[in-house]
Amino acid sequence: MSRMDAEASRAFQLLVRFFFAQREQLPPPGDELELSPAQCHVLHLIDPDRPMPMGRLAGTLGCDASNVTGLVDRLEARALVRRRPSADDRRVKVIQLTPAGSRLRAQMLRRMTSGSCRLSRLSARDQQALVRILEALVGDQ
Amino acid sequence: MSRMDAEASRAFQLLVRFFFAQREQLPPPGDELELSPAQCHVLHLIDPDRPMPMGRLAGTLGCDASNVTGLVDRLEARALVRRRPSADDRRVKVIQLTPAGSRLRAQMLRRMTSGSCRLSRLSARDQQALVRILEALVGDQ
DNA sequence: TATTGTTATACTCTATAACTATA
DNA sequence: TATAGTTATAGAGTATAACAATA
Repeated sequence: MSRMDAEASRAFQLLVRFFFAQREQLPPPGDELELSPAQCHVLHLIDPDRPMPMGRLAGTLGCDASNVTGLVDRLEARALVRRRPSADDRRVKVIQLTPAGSRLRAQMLRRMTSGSCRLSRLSARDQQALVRILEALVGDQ
Repeated sequence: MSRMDAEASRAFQLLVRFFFAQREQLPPPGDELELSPAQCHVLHLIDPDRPMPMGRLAGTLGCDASNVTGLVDRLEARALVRRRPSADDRRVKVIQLTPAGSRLRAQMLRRMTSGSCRLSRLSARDQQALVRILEALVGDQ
């Protein structure tokens, strides 16, 4: 393995480990928030001011469209999101946060980035470097 | 939201997005590798030279012990790992990669860090910075 | 008594294939 | 014909609770 591949491999391993480790900060079952990791991520990805078509949600999550149907079903059953018909294309359904969903999203973000969380313990400098590198990595959109 | 919280929040969002995006590089269903994401991560976490007790695996994955039983069952059914009794404590079972598991792990790592992958497109400098920051984040073990 | 791992159970996540409605 | 989303189905991931073996 070349020098660079070794770094990439190490970085990848750390990213995976971080992802699993941070799940401990998700609302635990029984909590008033009570969201599965996937549901958290959906809520996380939908900007309150920018409703998202289901297809794009599937693309961003990297999963099949049929999967999004179920995810949105469960969120809609809890009145956290709404399906709205698109004005342009009547096949498309746009997912929009409800006020309750918007509040829950804000609450979740606060918890995940509160002072006690791992990310907040990084120096401001490192946080900025991390954001810059990750933006290059995912192709900021 | 304070300045620092905003960075942390952005970093978190990017980490989640990266994690989902990189799943595209996992072996797709039907591939000769044919591993689920969770199975990939287990294989990834077990160093061929350092067998791991099931309990520690559960801790590292951040999931319940009962879940690890099923994961290891499926990997063992494919002869990728072996359960071995611990010498010290007869309650403990230690998970060890088989030669086939070890080969598959190496193949998977090669693929995930091959020249075409996102991580390898970062500059060497950024890769090193990323590793350093992530190590601080997860508490290098 | 406490701990490690398993089993039983229930729910969520996920993909594939077939379908409907729209383009 | 092609595309967006749904449904049916099957398998994998996940947690809880109860359990067996061991400490």
